[in-house]
Amino acid sequence: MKEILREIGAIARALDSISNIEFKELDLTKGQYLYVIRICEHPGIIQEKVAELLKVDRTTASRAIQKLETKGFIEKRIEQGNKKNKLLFPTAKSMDIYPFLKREGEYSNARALEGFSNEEINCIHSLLTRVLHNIEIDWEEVKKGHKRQY
Amino acid sequence: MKEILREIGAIARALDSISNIEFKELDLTKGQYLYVIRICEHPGIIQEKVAELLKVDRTTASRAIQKLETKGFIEKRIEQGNKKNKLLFPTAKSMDIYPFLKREGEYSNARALEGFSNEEINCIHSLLTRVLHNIEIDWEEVKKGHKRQY
DNA sequence: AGATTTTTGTTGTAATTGCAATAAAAATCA
DNA sequence: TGATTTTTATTGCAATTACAACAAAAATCT
Repeated sequence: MKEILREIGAIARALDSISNIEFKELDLTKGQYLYVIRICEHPGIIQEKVAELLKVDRTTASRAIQKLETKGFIEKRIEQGNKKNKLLFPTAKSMDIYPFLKREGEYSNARALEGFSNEEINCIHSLLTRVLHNIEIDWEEVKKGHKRQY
Repeated sequence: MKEILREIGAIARALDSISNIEFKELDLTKGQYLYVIRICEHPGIIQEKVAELLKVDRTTASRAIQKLETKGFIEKRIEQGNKKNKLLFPTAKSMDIYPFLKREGEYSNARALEGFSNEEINCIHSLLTRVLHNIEIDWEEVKKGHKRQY
């Protein structure tokens, strides 16, 4: 069967590396842009869900969001009638840089898809969505300690 | 334009996370499996090329390979007539685990592509190869300090 | 209601990751 | 050939990343 994992890994690392370099001028360190974007787009989301969206460890998200709060990018609020969940909201500081983050992402996306027809773009999008769905299952299982047989 | 970066990022993190968990029993820590696989498949490759293949920073590759040498997975040799390049070779220890690493990768690949027709597999493979090629250019430019306009 | 399980969150520890800065060998140029 | 540039590799920081282990609130079960 044809291999797609290596390509995906290399593409992801390259794009992440580019973004990290480009967002350093915003005082965002490695990986932090991911959280800012998600929280801007899902105000009131909880940490657990952010980790799930991004496919990062819960403790990684915890520490990243802690830093973002300290730096004034994010605000944690406690919901009425629920003392466990901490709702995450972007501050003005985040909302100010959000358009820039968005534009960079769109530019990278356009660069990645350069030379693609509309049909091809729709195709790769839908295939990747299916891959993500397929792999989500194993990720959650393995994280929980389940052993895969191969 | 449809977005594919987030899917790629999430898929890559999920798969990497799975592999890291599954390879801990081989005494491989985070990310090390990538280097072992590449060096097994390209005996005599130099560090710089490994970093380029994987799209990681040169210094990251340097330290990862150092650790792998200390742990006995990799051997560095100096080429006759060239005192700069350090050629990388897998040791027996690496070659022994290589089939397992390969099998895990193939299994993840099969899981990721579950429900895909042969035609779809060929399609996503070829599209991803083109994306990687597109993005390679920007990665190298940005790493060198070039600023992208967007 | 009370016991159990699940969800959400944090810290301890140990490791990778990567930008700067540095060095030395090799390749290119004039 | 000698000077300059490029390639390859390393170390000093400073930061993220994530497995364990823990805690507490919420949800579920009986």
